[in-house]
Amino acid sequence: MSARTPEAEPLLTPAEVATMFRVDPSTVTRWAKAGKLTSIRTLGGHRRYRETEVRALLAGIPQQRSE
Amino acid sequence: MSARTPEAEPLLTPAEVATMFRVDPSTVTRWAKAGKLTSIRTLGGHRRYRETEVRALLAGIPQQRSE
DNA sequence: GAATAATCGGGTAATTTGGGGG
DNA sequence: ACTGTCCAAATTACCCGATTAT
Repeated sequence: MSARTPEAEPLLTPAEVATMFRVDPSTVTRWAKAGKLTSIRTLGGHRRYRETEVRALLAGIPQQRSE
Repeated sequence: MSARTPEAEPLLTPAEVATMFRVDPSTVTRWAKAGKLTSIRTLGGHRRYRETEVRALLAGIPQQRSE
């Protein structure tokens, strides 16, 4: 193992977010397209979501969206 | 006096890059083969990746193509 | 040199994407 | 307005045995 571990923020797959919200994965995609959810893209175009943001939304904490 | 520090740019292992993107290590290998990610090879043939490039890609900053 | 973990390849399932329509 | 479903194409995940890293 390398001595240094780069800090990486935990990300979730579309399926994981869908399971947590009890919705279809395509619905999560719509949320991302609508800007309701921050999405990070893999180099192949697949979306990943911030775990902290998802948990906050699940907890009912209103998020602040710039623009 | 302290010894000199060789100029070494920080490199990441396939597993580290995979964790940061929340993908399988084999996917990172695929990106390297596709030329989407610069890869440096160890003498044994294992790949290492530039931390600065990985971070930039994660941040969504489009990189220039060397070609 | 030995032991364990990680990364190589390849091949095959499973997931995701985007658009369209109910 | 919001969601679930259908489709094909693209991308990713998991499997293996062999090689490399520590």
